[in-house]
Amino acid sequence: MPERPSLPAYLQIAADLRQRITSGELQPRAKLPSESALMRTYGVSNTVTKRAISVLRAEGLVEGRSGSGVYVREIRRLVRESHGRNLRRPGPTSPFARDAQAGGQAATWEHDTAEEQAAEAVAVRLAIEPGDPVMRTTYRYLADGHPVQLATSWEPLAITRGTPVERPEDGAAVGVVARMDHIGVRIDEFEERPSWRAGTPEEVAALGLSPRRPMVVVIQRTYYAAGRPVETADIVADADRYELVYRMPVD
Amino acid sequence: MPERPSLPAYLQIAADLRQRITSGELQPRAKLPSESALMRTYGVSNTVTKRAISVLRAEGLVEGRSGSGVYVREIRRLVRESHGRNLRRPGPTSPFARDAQAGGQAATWEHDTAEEQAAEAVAVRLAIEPGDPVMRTTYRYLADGHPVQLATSWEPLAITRGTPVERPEDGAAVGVVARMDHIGVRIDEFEERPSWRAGTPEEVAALGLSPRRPMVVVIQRTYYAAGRPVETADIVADADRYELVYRMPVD
DNA sequence: TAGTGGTCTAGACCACAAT
DNA sequence: TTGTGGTCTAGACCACTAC
Repeated sequence: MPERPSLPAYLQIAADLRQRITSGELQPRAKLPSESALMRTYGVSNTVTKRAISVLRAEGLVEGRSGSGVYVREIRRLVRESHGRNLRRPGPTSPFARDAQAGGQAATWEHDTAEEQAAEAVAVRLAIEPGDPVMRTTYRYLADGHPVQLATSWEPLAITRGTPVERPEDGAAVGVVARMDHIGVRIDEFEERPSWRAGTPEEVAALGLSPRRPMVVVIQRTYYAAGRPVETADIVADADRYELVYRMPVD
Repeated sequence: MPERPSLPAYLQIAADLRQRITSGELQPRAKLPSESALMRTYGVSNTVTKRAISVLRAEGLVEGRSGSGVYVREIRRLVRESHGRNLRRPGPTSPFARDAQAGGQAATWEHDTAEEQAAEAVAVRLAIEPGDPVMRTTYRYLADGHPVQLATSWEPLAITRGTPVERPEDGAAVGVVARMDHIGVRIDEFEERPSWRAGTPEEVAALGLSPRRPMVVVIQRTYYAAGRPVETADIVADADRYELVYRMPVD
């Protein structure tokens, strides 16, 4: 290892390998040099090469197979498309069902609904007061029987109390837009805030994430009717399996 | 450390600490237990506690301050809003200038334009053939003189060749939508694909990222006119500094 | 000066893959 | 059986912080 007081050796080695991967020199499924080869190349101890590899592993660029080697990972495949079309009428109206159908998979889900008082963060998103009554529904979405997405949604009971759509999954209409249409609340806009973080142990278990790299994408979605929030949800999915696509009109 | 053959000790410790952070028990700016405390608590060697901390550091949950301790990190602040409104007329028309203005910062940028032949990936996004001529422009955006965003855009010269807007930054109109309007190409839709990855050394240098955690958000944006792609761009920004917001109409 | 985190060495043991 | 990655020990040195 040449003297590089600026950056520690393990990060330097990680950067070298990262560059060779992103430049295409090391294609997906290609095998990285073995630890002992890296030790010789860079003149460092085994621990340093192991740590360099672990950096790339944490970034999701490579995966190690014990006894075989370290390999460049494949890219993700499922696509989650967000736009405002086709939400009102024909076919599957929930965004999840739409995506699953597009991917040729059978979409099913489990749910659990209960009334509760709005927490601070939820109240801000719904523009209500903390403690105001909301209907919370948690979802577990399955594609071909395999869990791929979790969601928690909150709706102000000030809007739905006493209506046929008070409990999201009991009424005739499916999907937030159609349900709100049913009680005369016309949703005209929605917002999504995607972000990335490490998954909780519960999410790891529920989504079958690798405990080695439990990264999830979290989407905070809010539906609006005439500027007033009528539903907000946290949608959680395996970050390695999902690509996000947003498609919007201009003007 | 109790016997847990299921998960290695360092990941178990990392999961414990992660849970205490996400649950709110350890608030932002709170100090984590010291390494020696963790060694006693879990009955492991120093190396294991160090590795557990390094996992949380890679996830961006904590930051170490040498000689002081490890602290829960603050959350991000800048917001990047995407929607199709206000792109056509008044005020700053580039999304970046709009965001900077919203944040009360002075927006400036540098650019460099050159003709080139479309690479495979760019050709797919622009629905042209590889090798077809495109105009490539690279941007470096500064907020209050500090670099915060990089971008590379490609436009098919089949559309702009010989027009006053052939070179993006030379004409009178600013912004893709206004420029295309100027030559009678009416952009009616755009698409964004956000994803996250480790930054390259060039990006680390250009954006002033921490070499310890060089995560960037990459947005592949494409503008369409009547279904035909007319511009595509890769926008790169510090993942820790940016929140993404998408706002879309329904129907 | 004592404590802290960040990096590194030089080993060890295990499970697993390829042969 | 040999090589590989994954985990872990028991130290060491340095730069830095807090006192």
